[in-house]
Amino acid sequence: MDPSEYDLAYFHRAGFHRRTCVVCHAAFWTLGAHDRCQEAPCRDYGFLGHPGFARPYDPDGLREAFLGFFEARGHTRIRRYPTVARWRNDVFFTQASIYDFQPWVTSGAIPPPANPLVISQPVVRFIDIEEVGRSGRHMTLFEMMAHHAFNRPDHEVYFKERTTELCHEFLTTTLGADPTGITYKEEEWEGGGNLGPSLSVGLLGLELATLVFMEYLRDGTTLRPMPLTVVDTGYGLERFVWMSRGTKTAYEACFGRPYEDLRATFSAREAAILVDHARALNYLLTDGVVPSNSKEGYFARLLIRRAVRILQTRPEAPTLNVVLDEVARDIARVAPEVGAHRDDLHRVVEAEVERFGEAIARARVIIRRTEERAQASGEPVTEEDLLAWYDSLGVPPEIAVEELRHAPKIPEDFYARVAARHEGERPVNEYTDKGAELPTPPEDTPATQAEYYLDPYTVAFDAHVVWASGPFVALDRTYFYPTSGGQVHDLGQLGDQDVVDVERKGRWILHRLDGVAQVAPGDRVHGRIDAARRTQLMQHHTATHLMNGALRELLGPHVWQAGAYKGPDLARIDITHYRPLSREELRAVVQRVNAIVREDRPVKSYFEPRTEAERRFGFTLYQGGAVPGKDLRIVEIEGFDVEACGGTHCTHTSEVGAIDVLDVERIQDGVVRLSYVSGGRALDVREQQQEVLRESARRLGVGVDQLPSGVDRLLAELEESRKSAKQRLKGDLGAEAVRLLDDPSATESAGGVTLTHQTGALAREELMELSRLLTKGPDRVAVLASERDGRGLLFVGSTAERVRADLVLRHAAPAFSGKGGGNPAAATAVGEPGAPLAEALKAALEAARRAATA
RNA sequence: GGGCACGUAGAUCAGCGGAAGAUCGCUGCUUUCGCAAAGCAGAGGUCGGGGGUUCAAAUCCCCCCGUGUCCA
Repeated sequence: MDPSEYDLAYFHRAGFHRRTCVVCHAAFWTLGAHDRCQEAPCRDYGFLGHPGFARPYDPDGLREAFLGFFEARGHTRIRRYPTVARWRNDVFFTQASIYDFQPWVTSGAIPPPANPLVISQPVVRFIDIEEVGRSGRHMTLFEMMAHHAFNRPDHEVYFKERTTELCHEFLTTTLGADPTGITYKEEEWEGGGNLGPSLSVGLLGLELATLVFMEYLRDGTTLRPMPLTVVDTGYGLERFVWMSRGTKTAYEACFGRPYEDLRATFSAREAAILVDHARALNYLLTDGVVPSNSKEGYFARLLIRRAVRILQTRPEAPTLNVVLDEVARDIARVAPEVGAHRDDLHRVVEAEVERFGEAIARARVIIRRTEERAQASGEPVTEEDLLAWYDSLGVPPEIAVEELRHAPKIPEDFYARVAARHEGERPVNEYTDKGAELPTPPEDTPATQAEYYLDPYTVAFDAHVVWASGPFVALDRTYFYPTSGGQVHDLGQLGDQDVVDVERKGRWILHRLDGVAQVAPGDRVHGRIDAARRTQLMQHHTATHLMNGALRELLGPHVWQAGAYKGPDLARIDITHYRPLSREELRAVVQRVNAIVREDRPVKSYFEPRTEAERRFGFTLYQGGAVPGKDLRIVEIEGFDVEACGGTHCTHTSEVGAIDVLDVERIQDGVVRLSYVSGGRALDVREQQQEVLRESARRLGVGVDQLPSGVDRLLAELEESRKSAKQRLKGDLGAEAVRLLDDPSATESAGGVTLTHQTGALAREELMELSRLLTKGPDRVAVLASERDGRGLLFVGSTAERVRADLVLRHAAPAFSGKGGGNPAAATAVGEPGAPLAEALKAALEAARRAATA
């Protein structure tokens, strides 16, 4: 980055000078006489025991000082955003305050909620989870205080000069930091294709804040100025509090009572991990994360398990829920929503803690067995076993060692080696833009007006063609719904041609016809939509919102829509939930949605500015995931459910008709899928199912209500006849065995061994059974031949030690080009088609006699 | 989203190319006034499902389904 980027008039005016750090060689600006930047590791912490601010603050006080300072200087205070970034599909968590405004605000698509603004945003970062409690300052969740300004070419709010000045004023006047102690280090910042200069603010060894100026777009190797420049600052609340108190660690400075209470029982590191994880969990669970083995749920699981493992080391320790509640009390002062719905949160945590217990119990058994087996074979349990157990059973190495009598040492680089086991795995980004395969109309083509938003009932309309290419047609306006938001597209006709697909592409909606489009730009065409299909799609879509609302209402606010599909034949909703739905819960949900249907509540669809909608309804709006655009389309089922949604909906709940749930399944850990039908489709499905029932009952010769008992009877009969067939075969073979043993031409005695042979047409399994019957006692040998489908089969069974069945077979097999093998007790071979089976039998008998008399 | 482990009798599991097993539980008999216990006998299996390789598959390969777990 060009040094002139940092050459601020403010620095010169205020008397700063530019120096180079003797340690890290970075340039920095200061009022003091430092030869190095005031950040670790270039210098030690100088504030431990000697606070760097005029007075100590607690987190509430410091946050208020910051927000108040910027409010007094023209900034608007903004409430925190959720820690789960549901308005984005590229990340799980809000990892910086600027995430709140990406991508729509920073790209210039929509105006910021205020400009300039100030916020204190809880952000989640899992990179440093191992450092928590170790470094004294790392946390999985911390509050990033920030002031942001968004500058358009025609309206600059403020940029580098004012930002730096405000920061310095806040530090030196409000907090009373020594002006000469602060250094502003020059750093280049880059992220998400944007970059720009940034200043890192150091004081007494601690990096307190970063001031980022997003200014350029990276375009290959060249830089282009951004149309919108952004002031992106980040002030670490916890670090400020720490600086103001000068305690040994940031944890004791920030967590107060809960931390102190835990210190009575736990080490400093353990207490730090507990309060940190408890705070992160309170936010994550409140914001709708359900612990699971994938996606964002995994992080919640990780936090819970790490915390539980520490708590379980002390018998007198409180439960995790108690720790969560104590930490939540402090959070609730600034984020009241974290204090609400504690019961639901407790249930989620309890279920997860229980599962962890089960996983560990299961693992202990396996560990013990492995060790017993290892001892039996004389081989020790190795480090590799520890790694494998952790990876596939989830057993922390400490617990494994506890369980073992002779344990290997836990390798220093244990977790690095776990990571190494996963090297080479490439997460595949499944996200493919379906629109990429579609052609793009030229830039100057007028955009398509989507009329279905305002009027979902119109199914015939006239419009003008604005573009046509091959089978694709774009109109100036259309009532055809394109596949989006989980709702599949409409069908119908455009002019004389059938519409087979409708997709959105940029600003246009493309109708795909069943052949090359017979229209040209400027033509007026008549569109007709398959009304029955559209009605069904609307019913399924509104039914889906009803399901979502009822599930959240009855199961708890931890339920979020994790995916949905609304087709003409079936609708599905996937929800986050920590256990399978019980029959009672399902029944309650079905009753509830059908009750709302009968109440005939109005369903209102309307557009509202994004920020305004988020303020009125909260972020539960984003049930369907990230929704693009400046204005959100809100679908509101009066007094029941509100979601941001672009779909076509009924205007009253009664239009949905009956809702029947067809199937409930757990599609993955923490996600339950419900499949259902409504409207006319529900009637069809019911009719079909009743027909199936009637027909089944008719074939069984019972009434519909007697189907279950009728089926039971049938199954019992089947079982009975299967058994008797088996018995009969056994009986037949038994009789045959007795006959053979009595028949001198079939049974002979050789060297004290009873040798029986037979030639027939039995299947392999039958030969086996017959042999078994013939060799019931000791010193018996059976040589059985069978011809089936033109191929010879030879079976040798033996209970005589001297006569090895496999050796006998090996002698006999060449006689009929047989392939096979076996063990000393039993052996079998199949010959080539047409090869002389009799010869093989003869050879086998000879070999058996020889062996018996040897 | 990716990797790994696991799915065998009612339960817990062994077997890991050659004739489906153990322990507990269950049924019956013996012994006992009865119970517990012991002994004897017995019932109970599409070896998760479907393909493939092989003379032969619970066992090897592929694809599903289910469970657990680690990583992003």
